[in-house]
Amino acid sequence: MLYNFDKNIFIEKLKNTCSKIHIKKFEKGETITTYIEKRNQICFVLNGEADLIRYDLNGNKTIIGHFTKSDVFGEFFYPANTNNELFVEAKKNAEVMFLLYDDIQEKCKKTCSFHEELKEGLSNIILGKVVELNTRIELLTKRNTRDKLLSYFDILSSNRMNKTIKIPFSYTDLADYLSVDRSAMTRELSHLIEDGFIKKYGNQITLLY
Amino acid sequence: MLYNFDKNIFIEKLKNTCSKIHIKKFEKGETITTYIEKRNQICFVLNGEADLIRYDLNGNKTIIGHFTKSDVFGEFFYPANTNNELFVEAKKNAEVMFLLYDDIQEKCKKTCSFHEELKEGLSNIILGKVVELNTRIELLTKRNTRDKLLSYFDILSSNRMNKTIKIPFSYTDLADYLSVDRSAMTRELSHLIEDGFIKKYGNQITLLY
DNA sequence: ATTTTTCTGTTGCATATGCAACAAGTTTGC
DNA sequence: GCAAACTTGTTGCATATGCAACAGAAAAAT
Repeated sequence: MLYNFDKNIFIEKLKNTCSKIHIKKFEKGETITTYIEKRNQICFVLNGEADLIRYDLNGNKTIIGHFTKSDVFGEFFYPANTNNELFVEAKKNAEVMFLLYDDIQEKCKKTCSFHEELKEGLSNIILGKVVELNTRIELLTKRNTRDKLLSYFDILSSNRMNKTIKIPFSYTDLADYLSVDRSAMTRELSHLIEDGFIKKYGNQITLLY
Repeated sequence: MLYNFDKNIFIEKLKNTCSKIHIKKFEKGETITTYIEKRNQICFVLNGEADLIRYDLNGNKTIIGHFTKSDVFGEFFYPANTNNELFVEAKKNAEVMFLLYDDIQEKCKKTCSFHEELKEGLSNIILGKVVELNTRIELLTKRNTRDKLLSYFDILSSNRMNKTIKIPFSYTDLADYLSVDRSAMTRELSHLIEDGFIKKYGNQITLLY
């Protein structure tokens, strides 16, 4: 059941129960995986941080995804025919668990006693992914930076049930997440403060409305 | 298995096999469902078209999703705490199949003989959703309208393996999908033609590069 | 066939945003 | 403890984009 599903517990169980997984450590800056022909691969961040990065033809870098402990990524979740180079890079020293989807769906049956549970857990993980992506889309479809910021703050605020929130990544990364220019975003933050919408102390924001 | 999974066949089977589903017809303009507290609901477009629409606080309308035959939507895929009004509206006369996730995962066991198959099919549907959403995000994260358009054309073009493509919805809707102003998008299309990147006949685009 | 609605292309204008550059502050590694 | 690397805030400038308005084309409804 989705409602009382705990991703952390699942990942821990997967790590301890399934013989098909493998785990690897990465240093900051190392490439964890590229999104080319590993169509089947699912990756779990055990600890550390990683970014899904795109370099387009002009050489512009965009952080398409930002993953921390217990986040899931992998080419498995990605359309086959993207024209850009996509890869995941460790932001800090990171430990990642790798898994092939097919191994859970099929072969693992013989080796893991918790096979059914793992299968269902994986479904829940994927569902969580859908929700996460829809959240991002909701933000990205806002037509201007102000609305993106306010919506983002709103989401954090209602998650934490608190008008004061901590931005979970750097402002540089937040700009990438919202897909706006960093300096333009900083400018808009200043305007939001001037206009009395928010207060800001470092990476802490208080909503004043 | 994901690779040879046929969504249409699955939906047909679900429709014919599962006693828990229900089907309803909608006239153009009717509200199919709202995203408020039907956390469990999954909807399949059997035929017709539907839009997932957001009205924000200023009354601005955005089409967040556009669904045609065999597409899947529903609050099940959506984060609980969005601050906007979200609802799905029939664009043309449409027929929609409704289903509760729990019914497939649990209770249906007793009634449907194809229960396992349905469960797996549902997983594949959800996976397809993830890929679809990631595609959209890839487009939305482009920093300007030109890149959004070109990337969108690229994706269609490599899907169809053809430099000439048909835009599957109206330009008005395309603008919404890419989250840009319609007139600004039309302008940019003109520039792309001037600059020799594309040719355009009605809703048909030919890539010249 | 006629009316009504929707879609499309265009343009003028204001401004939001990307881009580049720089300085100060902070973090990280040696 | 120092240097290097990264983050943040700011500003000037050019321009891409949103917005509003309008007219003709196309589609839908009567």
